Amino acid sequence: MSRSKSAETRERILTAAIELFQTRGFAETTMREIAAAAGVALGGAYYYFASKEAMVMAFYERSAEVVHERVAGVLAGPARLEERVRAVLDARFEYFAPHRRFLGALFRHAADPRDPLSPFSEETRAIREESVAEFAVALEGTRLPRDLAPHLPWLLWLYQMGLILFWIYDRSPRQQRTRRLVDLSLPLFVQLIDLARLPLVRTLRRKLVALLEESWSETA
Amino acid sequence: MSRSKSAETRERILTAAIELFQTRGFAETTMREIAAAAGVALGGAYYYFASKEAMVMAFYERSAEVVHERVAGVLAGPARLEERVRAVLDARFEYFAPHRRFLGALFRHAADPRDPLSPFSEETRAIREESVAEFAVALEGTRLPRDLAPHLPWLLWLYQMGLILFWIYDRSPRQQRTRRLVDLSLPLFVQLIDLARLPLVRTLRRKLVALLEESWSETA
DNA sequence: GTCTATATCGGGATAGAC
DNA sequence: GTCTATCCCGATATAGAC
Repeated sequence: MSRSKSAETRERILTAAIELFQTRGFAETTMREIAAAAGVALGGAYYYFASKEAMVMAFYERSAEVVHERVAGVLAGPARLEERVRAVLDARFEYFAPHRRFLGALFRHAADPRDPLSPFSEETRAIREESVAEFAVALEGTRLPRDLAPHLPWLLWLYQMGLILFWIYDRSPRQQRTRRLVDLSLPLFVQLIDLARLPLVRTLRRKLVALLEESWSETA
Repeated sequence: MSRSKSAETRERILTAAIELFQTRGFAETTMREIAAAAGVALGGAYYYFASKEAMVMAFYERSAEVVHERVAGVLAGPARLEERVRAVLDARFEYFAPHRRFLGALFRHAADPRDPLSPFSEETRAIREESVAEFAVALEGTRLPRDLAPHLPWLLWLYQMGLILFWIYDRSPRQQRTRRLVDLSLPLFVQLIDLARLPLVRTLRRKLVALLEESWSETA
């Protein structure tokens, strides 16, 4: 329980940084401010974090850990697919909620293929794959078309990314619009998965699978 | 035809900037380099462009104009929906092609709701609406479900944004993967529009329309 | 190993002289 | 409209206290 003094300092700096990013914005917060708020010299901040952006990465990594633990707990008991996926989404959004503005800073890098902070980058691969794996667990116990099945965890992850992007934009009180979007889109998504099993749409499904497999090899 | 000296200077600076962004990258190019390449002092560059990013915006605006003219020409004659949409996409990608690396800089801001450079922002509204209108024209002459029809231009625009994002990431030779993605996804998209008219999927379609209408009011 | 203090540099942005 | 001088900040480096 008693962490080393070093870990405590690092923690103090990271907490101060996230706090400042949240209240003043990422670009507006200076390293000097962060250091001052954490009670260390400028060099101290750089001793623990190679750059301002490294702090974003550190937050991203930690959140992945915390959320993953919660998700694992929730998915232990059986439930319908919709509820299982919702549990994953809820856990993530609940943890993200106080840091919504700050997360905008993270998504600023989403589009740069070479940026380590991009959710699609090599550096964030471990986090991404863990998240995809969560959806694979959520899908357990559901009857799925054989050809589509291997792609669904990744599709759900992409769906989650879309929701997070929408949520970052969502300026409605307490992001109610995002909540509503999940309420409407998730049942639709689940219904589509169910519909995809019908022989009627077999050709269409085949095409979708072909598309997914072509556009694959880890996007980046 | 004869532009003012001021407009020429501005043009010279913008051309130099795009050239440098393309060859050396956005972050790596300094304002001092741009100014030097354009033959003006640092302050001169800032006289015409409020920031380095404003240059990206200027490029974005100009490309919208040029592409829009081309699109208007192509859509004058009738053709099947798939070909009409493809014409719009081709025109855009053709103009973007030499600036692929540089456009990454634009998409870096896609996720920040308050960033003027975001494709969803108030500042880019005019460009966005013009682009949505192009797809509305492309849809003319196609039988569509009444309830879904008003949303399709915007959905196609969103589809286009997704493709552009994929294309920016696409490191395959000459972005062949994106080409392949369009080849596979566009017929699928058109087929889904066609399928949406069946009475069988009426309830599902209604739900989708409800979702679109809820998540509306211009996202931002 | 964990920091403080300080100096230095490069680059975005601005003010004001001309 | 254009240039020069200047400011601020992120980042790096270094010397040294403990």
